[in-house]
Amino acid sequence: MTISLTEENYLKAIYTLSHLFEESEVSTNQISDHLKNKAATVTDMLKRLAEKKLINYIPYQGVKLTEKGRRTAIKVIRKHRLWEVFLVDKLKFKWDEVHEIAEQLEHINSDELIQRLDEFLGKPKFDPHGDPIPDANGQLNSVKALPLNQHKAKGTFVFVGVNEHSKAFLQHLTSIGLKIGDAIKVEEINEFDNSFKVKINKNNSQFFSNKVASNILVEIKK
Amino acid sequence: MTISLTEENYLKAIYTLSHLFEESEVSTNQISDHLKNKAATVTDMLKRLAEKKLINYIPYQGVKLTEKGRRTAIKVIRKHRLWEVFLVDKLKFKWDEVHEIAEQLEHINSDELIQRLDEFLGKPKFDPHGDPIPDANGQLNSVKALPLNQHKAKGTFVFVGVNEHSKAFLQHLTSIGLKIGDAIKVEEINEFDNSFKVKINKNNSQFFSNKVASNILVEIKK
DNA sequence: AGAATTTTTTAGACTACCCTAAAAATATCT
DNA sequence: AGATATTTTTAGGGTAGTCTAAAAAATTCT
Repeated sequence: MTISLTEENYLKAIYTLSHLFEESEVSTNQISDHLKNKAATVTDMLKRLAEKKLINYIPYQGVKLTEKGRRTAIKVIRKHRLWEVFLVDKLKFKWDEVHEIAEQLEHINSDELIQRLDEFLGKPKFDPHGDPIPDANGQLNSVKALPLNQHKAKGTFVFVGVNEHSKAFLQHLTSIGLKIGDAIKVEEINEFDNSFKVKINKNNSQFFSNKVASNILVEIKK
Repeated sequence: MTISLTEENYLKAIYTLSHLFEESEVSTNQISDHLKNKAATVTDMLKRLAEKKLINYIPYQGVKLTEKGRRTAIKVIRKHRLWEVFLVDKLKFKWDEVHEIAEQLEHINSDELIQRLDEFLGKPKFDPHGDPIPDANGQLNSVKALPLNQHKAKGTFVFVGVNEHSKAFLQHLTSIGLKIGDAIKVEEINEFDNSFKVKINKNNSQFFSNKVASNILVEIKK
């Protein structure tokens, strides 16, 4: 049984949405918004995916990936993230330029290729945005870090990833001089708007809005 | 105007066939055989390609690429051959393992990607089978070498490429120990069956059938 | 040249994936 | 609980790309 490019995109969307909202059931409208297809189109596809045992679908009740569907989705995500590493590390693309190309490359079908690419890249654990790369067995061994605004305390952190992948946001981070691996020292948290006064790598202090802080993933600096 | 993956494959087929037979007009049946589609399907597609000004099509008279069609075909071929270099040089695939994967990768759409890949690979002029790689302007600066059987004289040659890309043929060459760059010394040409008695890199003598000799591209060793 | 064969096109049909409009089911509000 | 609003599905239709069968055009054979 072959899984088409379009089907792969639906499975990936369902996987992403179910993790985004920490709910196992994903609704037709959520998928429709995410993929920018009409709800009727999504219903059509859900029936086909259910037919192929890639999802469990109960009309009007939303969908859930089966184990087979989950494995397929994870594999696509693994490929996407490995290709992103290739584009940034080897071809020297900027981290805000790689998404669209990786969206195409993620559908290339060859297990041998992915295995060799993984080795060529040095079996990376994270992609250029700090997202963990599933291993060949579909296991996510590394856990995603917490956003800065959930650490409700001063202290020094390391910037390890982002929650938001839009070009606009990534370019904003670049323009304020923030790169993966930088130290972020939280000097103050403003009560009224939850903005953060921070220092990046001992430079001058600046402010992060709560929106920015919620999309920056950090670990506590050791 | 976007050109679909399927359309790209038709354009590539037309380009390849017109060069294969040194004829500018390619017939419906030739395309149908090459792509393993039915002739009726091909006719359908030819109408669509003509509509898009990618080919000149006169019913019952065969087709010819327009300049636009030629540029598109060459670009796909450039991508295919660059990806083959990547697979062999960087990911250490064998030359008989890369065709199917490159058939997928050739449709990835990003000029920036191809330019950077070209640089990353050191702007190669030939792919792993000795086929010349068109430059970014669609020019083929290197000319394809001649097959061994067209040099009707003894002497020493360098093996620079193949005419036939099937796994079976490539594996045959590997099994007899022939690699790109090897020296081939022609000791005898048998009149009755046009087979060749040769030495590869000063090893023991062996025979090439005319079929093998016609698919091995060589240059005269200086 | 006329008949037979081959090649190509037309006609009609199918699947995958998308759409709009309307109907049905579910959720929300008073 | 009943009305209203929202979500989801059904019904019907469109395009790209494939097919088979039959018709038309071109080529080959005698």
